[in-house]
Amino acid sequence: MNLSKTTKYAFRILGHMAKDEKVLYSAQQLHKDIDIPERYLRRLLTDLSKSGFIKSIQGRQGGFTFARDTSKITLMEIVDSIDGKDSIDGCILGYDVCVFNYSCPMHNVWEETKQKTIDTLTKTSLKDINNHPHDVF
Amino acid sequence: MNLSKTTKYAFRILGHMAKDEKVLYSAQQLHKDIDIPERYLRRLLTDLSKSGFIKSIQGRQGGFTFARDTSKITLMEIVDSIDGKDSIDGCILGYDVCVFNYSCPMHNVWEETKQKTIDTLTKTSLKDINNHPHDVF
DNA sequence: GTTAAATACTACAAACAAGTAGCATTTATG
DNA sequence: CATAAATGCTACTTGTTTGTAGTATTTAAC
Ligand code: SF4
Ligand code: SF4
Repeated sequence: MNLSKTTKYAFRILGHMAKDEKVLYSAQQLHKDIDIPERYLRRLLTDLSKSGFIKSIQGRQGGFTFARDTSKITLMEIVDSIDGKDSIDGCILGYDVCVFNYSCPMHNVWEETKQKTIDTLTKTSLKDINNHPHDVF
Repeated sequence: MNLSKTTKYAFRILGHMAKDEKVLYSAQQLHKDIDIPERYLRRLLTDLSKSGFIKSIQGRQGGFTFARDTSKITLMEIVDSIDGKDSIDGCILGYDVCVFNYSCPMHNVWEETKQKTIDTLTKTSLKDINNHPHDVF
């Protein structure tokens, strides 16, 4: 159960970009809009590009824009691409491989909550977020 | 949204100890029962002792036993003592201080899931876990 | 073609979390 | 009292994540 700082950065970046889905954003512009260290932001943008969420256009007047429709990009995919699925779905006791056949007391207590989390992350797309009646990000 | 490896270790340790609430456990014994590096385990036990979950008895034949009834120790308290409340309750976008008055699109999407997590951790005590009809840990 | 403004690549540095080691202290046992 | 078996304290080491720097590459504009 772990969302790294980097994943949270990705949420900010993609969430912001999703406000205007078709715009081409430069790293510099994004840095002005969002509070993330510039060089790190740039590296993340390249990573997100490699992960297939956005695509980059090189050269002067270049930048980043979505590679797919924002309604098709779920929060779970973003988490998975950076932290990996196990960061959410892994053993709550921290075991790499379960030795209790996925049914120890702790597992049973936690299972429902974990599923709720996975469901929310899986069902929520970037478009869902920005359909919300707010005008921030 | 973050449970550190150390918190997961604490779940293992206290969950195991809660099986027999009144027993005095030595670090050596716990190390045999649970797969945690011995020296690190010992340090954790001291920390958990300082946090008031267990109490230590020094000297030969010493060890650790619960300082309070296991029904009074919630998972949330354990998480809080190691990672801090914000590891769970903090901003999903990673901001240290919210600039959106706790109501941006992402916040609203995430809120219910976060509350579910907090509720589960807060309502579940060590006793609850071990009342479960399983015999592992 | 040269310049300027953008991304790409790769290595390094700093901060943090996890794990290890040595030695001090406490106390039951004989 | 001496020994043994336990916890307590503090510093060090290792590994991972986060952040920075330098340089190369791409492409629009002039
Ligand atoms: S059953 Fe227990 S040990 Fe196995 S994956 Fe679930 S929580 Fe972890
Ligand atoms: S409103 Fe948005 S920025 Fe503020 S704490 Fe909630 S998620 Fe974070």
